[in-house]
Amino acid sequence: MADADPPDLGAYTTRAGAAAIGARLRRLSERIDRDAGRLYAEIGVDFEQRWFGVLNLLSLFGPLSVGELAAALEVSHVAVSQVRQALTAAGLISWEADARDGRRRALRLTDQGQALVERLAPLWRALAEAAVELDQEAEAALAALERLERALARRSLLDRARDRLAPRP
Amino acid sequence: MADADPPDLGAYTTRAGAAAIGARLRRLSERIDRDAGRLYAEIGVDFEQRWFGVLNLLSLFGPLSVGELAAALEVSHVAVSQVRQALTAAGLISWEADARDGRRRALRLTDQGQALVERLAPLWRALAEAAVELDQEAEAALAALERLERALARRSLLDRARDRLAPRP
DNA sequence: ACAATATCCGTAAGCACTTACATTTCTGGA
DNA sequence: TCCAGAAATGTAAGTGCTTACGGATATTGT
Repeated sequence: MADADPPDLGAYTTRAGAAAIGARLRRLSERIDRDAGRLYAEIGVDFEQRWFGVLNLLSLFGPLSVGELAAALEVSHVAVSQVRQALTAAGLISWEADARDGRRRALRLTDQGQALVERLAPLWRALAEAAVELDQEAEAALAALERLERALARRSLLDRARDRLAPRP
Repeated sequence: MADADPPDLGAYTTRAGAAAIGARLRRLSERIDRDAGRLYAEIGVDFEQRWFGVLNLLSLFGPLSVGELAAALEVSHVAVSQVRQALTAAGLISWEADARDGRRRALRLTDQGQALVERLAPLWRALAEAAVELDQEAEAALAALERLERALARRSLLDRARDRLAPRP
């Protein structure tokens, strides 16, 4: 027997879209990360998607400090520090104090790390190509994202909303 | 004195865009949620952005079950359950067992909850308007997001990437 | 009528970040 | 020279989700 017909909630996310955009973005990002994770599991490699940024940068640019990595990835230094811990435990990177500045620690791929990068390269290529395909199918969604980021950088959502509550003199 | 010039990492996020898209989406969503949170704090209301979906739906559609809310918001029932706990503790909703189905619990706005919804309505309107402005400035970024969601629904990133590793016969 | 199964919801634990704060090291001016 | 402050990094705790799993209630087949 049909339930006392529930209200039409289907269109809610779309309708509330503006305010709920944050949640939608998070869901999307989680879905993407999870898919990448499954791909690693399927080919039997012990790797987590959140390691990607650090490992890829180290393989592209050589040894880098925590701060440099954080700046390039646009995350907090703490996030990098945590990834560093995991990567060190996995034996993929080494972690020596910088000779010229005792505060810094240079992260560097180990041989094992280098080997893993090479093993994962085709996967990363496949993911990148799939993302390009997806982007084309979605008619330049990435470019739209960049425009959104730039618009937010010009003026934050907070400032924009605040003005509408108490308009500027 | 300038450091031994660090490699040009500035463009990294853009260049690795495809693979790093998940991380970018998350950052965006966090920024937006944080801004909304600051707005609540500024006007001295004790409210968290993650409560928005549930509270708004209850105010629009009346009492709903955990499952209905989860489906409408497209999150897990656990997420709704956690919000329910917080909202109950804050005295904003009540939470009675459904008479016709002992498994279900109907969430319902209390008077206090109703009052808060009315107090927050202008804020939500301001946020929604700011988001529309942002969207226009970013030339329909939201529509692009929707296209991306639909493209992913048609075929997951996982499937697309997998095919590129071992092409279909 | 009643067991097998499905559904609804809860708790526990994990994840990938964050902010807040502490520690160590460097740097620049009195 | 030495000390106040800045910078790089670390640890702890919090956030808002998730998956994994368990318990209670409803439904379905025989």
